[in-house]
Amino acid sequence: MALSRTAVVDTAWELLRTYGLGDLTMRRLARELEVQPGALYWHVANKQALLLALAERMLASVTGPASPADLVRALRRAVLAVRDGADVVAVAHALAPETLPPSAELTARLRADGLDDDDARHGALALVRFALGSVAAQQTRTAVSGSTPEQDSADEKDFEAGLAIILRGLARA
Amino acid sequence: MALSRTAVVDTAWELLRTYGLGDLTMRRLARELEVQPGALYWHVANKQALLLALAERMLASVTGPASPADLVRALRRAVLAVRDGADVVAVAHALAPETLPPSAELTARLRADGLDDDDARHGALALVRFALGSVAAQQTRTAVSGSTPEQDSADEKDFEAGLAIILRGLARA
DNA sequence: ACCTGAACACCGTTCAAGT
DNA sequence: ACCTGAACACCGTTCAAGT
Repeated sequence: MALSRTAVVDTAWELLRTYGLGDLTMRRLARELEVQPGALYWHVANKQALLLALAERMLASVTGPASPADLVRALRRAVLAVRDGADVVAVAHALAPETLPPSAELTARLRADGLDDDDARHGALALVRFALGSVAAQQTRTAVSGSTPEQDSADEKDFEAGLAIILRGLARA
Repeated sequence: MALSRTAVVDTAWELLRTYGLGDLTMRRLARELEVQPGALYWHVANKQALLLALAERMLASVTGPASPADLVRALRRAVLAVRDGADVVAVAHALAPETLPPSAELTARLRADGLDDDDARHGALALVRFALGSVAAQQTRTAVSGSTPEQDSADEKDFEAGLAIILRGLARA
């Protein structure tokens, strides 16, 4: 089968999920696809563009008619499910903070709850940054010292508590 | 002058401030110090340990008898002042989320404002994660598209708005 | 149009051997 | 105790040349 952008991104996705960002190298990816490293550059501009495509895939499902709290929880779960997911999304989120899911949808939901434009935008930003920060911390620690069920549920509790604080602050806007 | 841990960390600090994380390599550092790369490993265990030392130096001054809001602002300024500061601190913060400044001090200040232990801890965590997430986003964008005074002040406004939201949520705890 | 072969300019880390 | 020399096993990216 001939190489294609889809094949490149699909295989990169598998590598990321399975082995993490450290093992997602252009050379490793080429080996997996049984082509020379240079061949990849016909299909993706560079590694950064590839990571952006992966971030989009990761966040594509974080949408739907959910409450702000559930949208943020879905974001957390989606990013947490992919090894080093927070690192990958961080790049994409910094490049396009308002267009990347679920920022737009989250802003809309907060508006529907009665917030004005500015509060809704700032609220969405704060929620997304808090969520990504929480996942980043959890994934980095997991990468260093491994994961235990106790630690996982403690992380979830910390996340829920922070989420409640921010939502409470927004409710009084 | 003989090599020493202090000399290694000092020079790494200069490289980080001036050229950013991408140019802070062990080999580049060795070249700057006019030694062979292997010599560094007598003084620091590995690159991760070096980054941890840099994060500690970056955050050492974020302390003092300030309000929670001012502590978080000081955190933001300290990290923003160093190129790729957020990336460096993220590693350290994930490894030691409660011991790294200003988490402990922030928790204490929130307790003094009348919050119970759990709320204070969660509030400090949410504030630090939000602040680091904000700086990470700003620094990544700056690295990609450069910085303008307009964008910088927009970033500061977004940060202040988010800070206010979280503090408001904490005030109603 | 798409890929190979080969190169360029790098990495972090280890370790025997020297002083 | 501290450093050199040299290696090991890698990186991302480019590009002439082939098909």
